[in-house]
Amino acid sequence: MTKRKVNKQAGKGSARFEGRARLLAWYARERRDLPWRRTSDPFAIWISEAMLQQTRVEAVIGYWERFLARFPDIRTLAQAPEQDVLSAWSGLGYYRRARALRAAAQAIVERHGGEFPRDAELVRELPGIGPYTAGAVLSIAFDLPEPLVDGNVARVLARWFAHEADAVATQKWAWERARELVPQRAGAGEWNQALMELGATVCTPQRPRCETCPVARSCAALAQGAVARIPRPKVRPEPVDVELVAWVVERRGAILMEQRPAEGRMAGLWQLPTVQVAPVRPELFPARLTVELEPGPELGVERHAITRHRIRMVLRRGELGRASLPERLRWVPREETLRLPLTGMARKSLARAFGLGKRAPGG
DNA sequence: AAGCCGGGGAA
DNA sequence: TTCCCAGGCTT
Repeated sequence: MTKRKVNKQAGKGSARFEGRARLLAWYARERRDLPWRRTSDPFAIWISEAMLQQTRVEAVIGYWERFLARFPDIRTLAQAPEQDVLSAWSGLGYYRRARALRAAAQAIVERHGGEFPRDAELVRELPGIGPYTAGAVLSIAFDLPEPLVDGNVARVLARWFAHEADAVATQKWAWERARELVPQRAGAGEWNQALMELGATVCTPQRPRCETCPVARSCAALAQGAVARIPRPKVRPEPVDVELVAWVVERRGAILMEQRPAEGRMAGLWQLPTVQVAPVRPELFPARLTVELEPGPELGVERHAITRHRIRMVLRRGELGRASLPERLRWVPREETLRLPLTGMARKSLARAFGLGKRAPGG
């Protein structure tokens, strides 16, 4: 009777508890063998989390391995020239992450003696580390009882509890839920990763695999037939069509390269000298170069996408007169171009025009 | 609260 | 093609 009562009490939240145990068991069984799951080094885990911001696992793996080979610890990263760090990041996108990573490494050396702090408040004060990344490193590397919410967790929890709301409200709601659910004694890291893993491999945005889901029997959205409409899709900004010309200018085995300004998008990265020809008001690139080029034949057309911009880029050969070069333009020997921090567009263009480095840098 | 930042893999 | 990703920062 007492026993029965206790069970009944537990039964109130039993769907939650039962689901939790099943999820953890499923994760222990099915989790992917990702390289950053083979280490407990907070630095290595931090790097993985920074790279995984808005970036898929498959895109990150190679970058993570090369980055750690090049910058094995916090002090090495803190002392590295910014261009070296950007170069290791070249092609991953969101380059502010790379600059913030280096700045945060320097802050950790200065404020925390080079040791990654174990205090949530101190971690949150580091550049590039927001609520998600702080929770991830603290829970995964140190098993501290910190919650986290990313796109996966928000979706999984919203479906699990059938919380119908727009993306912003869902995210906020999910943080409260995650805070309640995260194990307080031990296993926070496993729990957080289990939630994310479920979202990444089973409880996917489209066509979730509910028939193989370990928490299907306690999923409120599934019971209500509401899985497909939770969470509500985000309204996306209108795409903008942009036309560019990228100049291919050669001289004695060297290629004319342009460095982007230190501020703004893709700051400090290198590209083929590029101008925007449409729309008339330049949104991505300046409308003219700082030197005059004699136009030559067209070499090809490429498509790119940068945030909401859909780009059509014409590669055109050009000739440079005897003009003196401004600071931003530099002759770079062919083989050395790949060591620069190139934009993804530049990487593809060099591959097309010269057959250089079809794959990611340093690989 | 809303806008912005890169690139790519999967459907 | 479209979608959206182990988000964070700025305004």
